[in-house]
Amino acid sequence: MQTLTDLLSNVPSLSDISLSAGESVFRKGDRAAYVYVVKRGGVTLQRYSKTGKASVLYRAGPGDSFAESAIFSEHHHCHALVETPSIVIAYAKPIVLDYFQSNGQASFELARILSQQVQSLRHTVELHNILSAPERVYQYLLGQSDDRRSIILNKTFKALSQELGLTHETLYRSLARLEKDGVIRREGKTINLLERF
Amino acid sequence: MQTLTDLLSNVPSLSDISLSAGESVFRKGDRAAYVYVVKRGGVTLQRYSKTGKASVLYRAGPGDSFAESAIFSEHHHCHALVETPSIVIAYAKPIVLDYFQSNGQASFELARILSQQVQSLRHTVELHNILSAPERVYQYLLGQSDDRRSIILNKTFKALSQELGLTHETLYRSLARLEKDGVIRREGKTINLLERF
DNA sequence: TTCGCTGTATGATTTCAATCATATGTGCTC
DNA sequence: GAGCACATATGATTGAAATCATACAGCGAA
Repeated sequence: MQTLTDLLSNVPSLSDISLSAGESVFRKGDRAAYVYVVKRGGVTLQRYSKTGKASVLYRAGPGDSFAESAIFSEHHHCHALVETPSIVIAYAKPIVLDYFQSNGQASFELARILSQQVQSLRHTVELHNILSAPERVYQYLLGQSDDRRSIILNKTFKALSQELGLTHETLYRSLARLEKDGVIRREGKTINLLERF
Repeated sequence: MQTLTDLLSNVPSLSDISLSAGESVFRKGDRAAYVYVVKRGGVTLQRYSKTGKASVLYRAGPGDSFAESAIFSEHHHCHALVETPSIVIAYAKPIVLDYFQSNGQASFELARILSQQVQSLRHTVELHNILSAPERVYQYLLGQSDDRRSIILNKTFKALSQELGLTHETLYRSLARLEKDGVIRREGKTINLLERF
């Protein structure tokens, strides 16, 4: 699958920017000046509600791009926070803009990437509409599982709970519940889906 | 703002397909053969959970396109249901594909449209992460309001409740609550936001 | 006109996730 | 290896949204 990194491989960039955990790449409202790709580590896009609760919109890991919307938008609409010590690559907006406007095939691939993000976000909305926490967790696992009905989590349960829009306590309880009911089996960060009913 | 209709104005289409309420334009899993634009009426994209509850992913009104992802995907990932008697335009996938692949500027504009959808979906996720129903409704209204802090709803409250991921009962109660607390004032489908503290 | 459907609205009850508290495990640094 | 930060984990309590019930208004169709 084509990624933004592939697309931008010939575009000059600010390479290998090192960031430590807790730093912000940009803040909501900042002028959108760069498009980013994560080389190592992890960056989350999030917003904060009035009450100070974080809402995770996207979690970018190695190879993932983020803030593609900077291409079309004057300002950032959310915060980009560094989760773990990370290295990112930044592509200056005017150069990227010029590249896509003069390269139709690249624009088409950009549209493909954005279309996948739309799909993924719709899946997120769908998950969030499941009220029952165990059912929401189960549907998430089902969506992530490979053909062997197995998932190897590459993130902490706390991080997962944020993605699912649950408190970490509720996620732990849900996992315990699913295991007790014989729906899943856990071995550390590996989760197997068992037959259901 | 450029819309898909503008982009596809020179592309041959199946025009003015009449649909009545309750019909489906396509079902989840169907082969993705067309991209659509709503001319009149309304079409919702939704999925159903195990328990039969509908999750509304997108609501397309007059002028809105839907199933743009058909361009990049073999099958549809959700159901498209006709809400009210509607007229839609369908553009055959191979023609659309060919058009975008041979027209860089159009691809760039397609990417822009998809980027806006990503923004909009992120806003939806953010809203759904607000636990308090009155607060969620208020934030929605705030996002929809014009510079006069006024909103004219062009949909039923029941439809809105689905978009917000609330039951209609809770939406009615939330609106009543916000009005009682002097945060909003309603006159039919017009809602005014009053000063807040 | 009446019937039936849907949207709007509110009351009573239940359910379940959030919250608060507490404890253990794990990996890191000094 | 002591100390610390954080993830994992579970118990008790609470609050708010879902659910179930009921009522009425509006509107199109028979």
